[in-house]
Amino acid sequence: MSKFSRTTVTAALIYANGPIHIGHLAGCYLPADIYVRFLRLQKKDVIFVSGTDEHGVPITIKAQKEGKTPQEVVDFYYKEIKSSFQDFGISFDFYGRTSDPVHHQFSQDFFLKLYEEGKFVEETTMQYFDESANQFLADRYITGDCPSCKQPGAYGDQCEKCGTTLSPNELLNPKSMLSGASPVLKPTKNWFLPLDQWQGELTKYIDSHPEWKPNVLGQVKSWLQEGLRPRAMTRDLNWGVPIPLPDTEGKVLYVWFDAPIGYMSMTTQLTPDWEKYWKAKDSQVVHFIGKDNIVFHCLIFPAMCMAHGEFQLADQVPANEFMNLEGDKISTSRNWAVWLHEYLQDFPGKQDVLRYTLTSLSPETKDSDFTWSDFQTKNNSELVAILGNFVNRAFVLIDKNFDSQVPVKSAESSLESDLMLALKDIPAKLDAALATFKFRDALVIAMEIARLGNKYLAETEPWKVIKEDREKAGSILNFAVQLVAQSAIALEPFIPFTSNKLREALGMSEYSWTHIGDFDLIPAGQTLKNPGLLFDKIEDDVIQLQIEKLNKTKNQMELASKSVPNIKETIEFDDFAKMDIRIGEIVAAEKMEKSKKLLKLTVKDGIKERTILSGIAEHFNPEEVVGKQVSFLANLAPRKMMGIESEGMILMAEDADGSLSFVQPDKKIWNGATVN
RNA sequence: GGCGGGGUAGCUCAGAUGGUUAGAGCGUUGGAUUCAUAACCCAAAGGUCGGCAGUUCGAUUCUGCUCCCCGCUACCA
Repeated sequence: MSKFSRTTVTAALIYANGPIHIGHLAGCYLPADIYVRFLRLQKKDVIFVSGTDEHGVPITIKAQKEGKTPQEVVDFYYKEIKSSFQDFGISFDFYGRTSDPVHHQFSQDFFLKLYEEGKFVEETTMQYFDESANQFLADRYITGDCPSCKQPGAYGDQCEKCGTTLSPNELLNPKSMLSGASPVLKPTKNWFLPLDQWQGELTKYIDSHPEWKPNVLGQVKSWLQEGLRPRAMTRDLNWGVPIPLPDTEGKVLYVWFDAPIGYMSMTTQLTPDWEKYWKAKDSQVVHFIGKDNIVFHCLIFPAMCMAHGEFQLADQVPANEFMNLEGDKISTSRNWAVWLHEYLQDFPGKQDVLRYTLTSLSPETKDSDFTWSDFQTKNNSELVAILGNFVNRAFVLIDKNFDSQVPVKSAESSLESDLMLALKDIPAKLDAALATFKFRDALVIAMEIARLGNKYLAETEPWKVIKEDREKAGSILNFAVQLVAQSAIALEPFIPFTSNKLREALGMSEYSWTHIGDFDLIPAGQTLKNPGLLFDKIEDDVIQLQIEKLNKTKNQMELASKSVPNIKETIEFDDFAKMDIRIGEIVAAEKMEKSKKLLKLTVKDGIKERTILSGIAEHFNPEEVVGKQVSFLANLAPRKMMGIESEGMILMAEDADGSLSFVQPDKKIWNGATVN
């Protein structure tokens, strides 16, 4: 048996800056909920906590854009997210938030303990500071021209136009997003957790869990192999958990420091007994997360807990991969998603259909794809045809022939013993699948009961038997009712709303996981209340509507991306005259070793041959560019990339579809010609 | 380029510490049936398990190389 006597289940804290979609649900909340319901049905001691992560820079930026305070923003989304989860039956024992004072206090205490025990390294680094706003600027608070594509509007960590990852001091013309002023570099002190010092213990910890999923171990080992580096646990920002030290005005805990601590602080709000769930050696901690959170939950948070010394490390971290939507990555900013609140408007009362579909398409081992057509098929050929149909057959037959009373069971024939034999393995198989987080498999196994039910009815034909032997027909239907009841239990973790309906219809008050396989669950004579059809067929036009809805957003996004960018700030002639653009001929080209994007070009400029590195390897082969006359910027300061110096920049025009085109003279002219 | 994940039936995916006919669901085809939401039940067809080599008595499963997809990462002057 398990060496644990209780289980603490967490689901990733979701960032409170937008509504939630099917990807969130499929990623960790649904699997976590299934697991927790499974444990509860076994009467195990389990708690399930999660909440919203409400700190960090993106929320402050969103607040600023909408003219609200960060608190107003997170208050709104906390409510919306919490109610979406509730609507879909995600059965948290406590759903908290990191802006809660309890959480602030708790994470400050955590930080202080590490601080007092000397677990941090203090380091002073240079950061951009906005003098007029009197505060340091986080990466996302700095905007400027992208050093790569030259377009304005790049952020300190990334240019969203060309996708380049940046660091703030690379930006040209950096501007503070707070005041528009040019920021200055100033020293600032932050506290680092020296992950490198924990590398040995972390490695031991990871090695002690060979049973973790390959995607989790793979990513973690990759980090360990590269060697861990100290990571700042504090930030210069006003929105967050203030550092509990003197003279730290304007500094807060790093969101990734305080967020996972939220699991604990939320537990303190759930039960005064919270320490048991986090500190007792016989408590099992299970984190359900998406693959983007693996490193934090498997390395950084464990390192924090090791440094702290009192808390149990995670025993299981079942991380899912990502779910795509109709072949494309789900994206909040591109509005490419099925939002839970919109789904409920379009499919009222059909929470279970989505839960069922998402579970059976769950990205357990690799990225998966949600399509509306799959959704329709799952509903029509499985929920309606297998489960709904079986339940309906049983109820209708009893309503018609036995006045809605469960008939008496009589002697068993070989058909019944076959049936019971077929069911015998199901509980163990179901347990094994659920305990190892194979929810897709588990769902198939749970559905097997209804499949057996349909088969049993087809074989026994009670609608024929009733004409000659009423008692025998009654017995058959008694068996059928027991199967319905067992289905209700086995499917509870997956489709709790339906399970609930069934239990009410059957008048089941007491039930537990061990009743799967029990054929005396519903006593003879019990009056049934036909629940009506459990599921409706979903017709093509309904699905078509959803697909059209998605196509519409897709078209809109394409239109938006095709729109011609705004004209940049006006410049003087002198500014233009500074640029020395010339025509040259590419006489040689080769792919750069170890680079996906760079081509090394040799360009004849009329004076000499110069080397220019250009990021066009994904668009052109070396052979096809040789011999072309192109325009290039001749007086750009040389820059070393991948060990080779680039002397200039090739001018490229970008088409609406992202493809590139050289800017060429329309007749052959002499190399070195200037462009004015 | 580095690191990681994946490439198995028309589709979505399981699986094998190497061993007789490689599995499931959906889809397709044929049959049976009418209690049931044209649902259910039975049966069949369908796979050189990404490619090439190697280890082995034997590989789809192990090793090496290679191609393709996804993610992280460096690189687009």
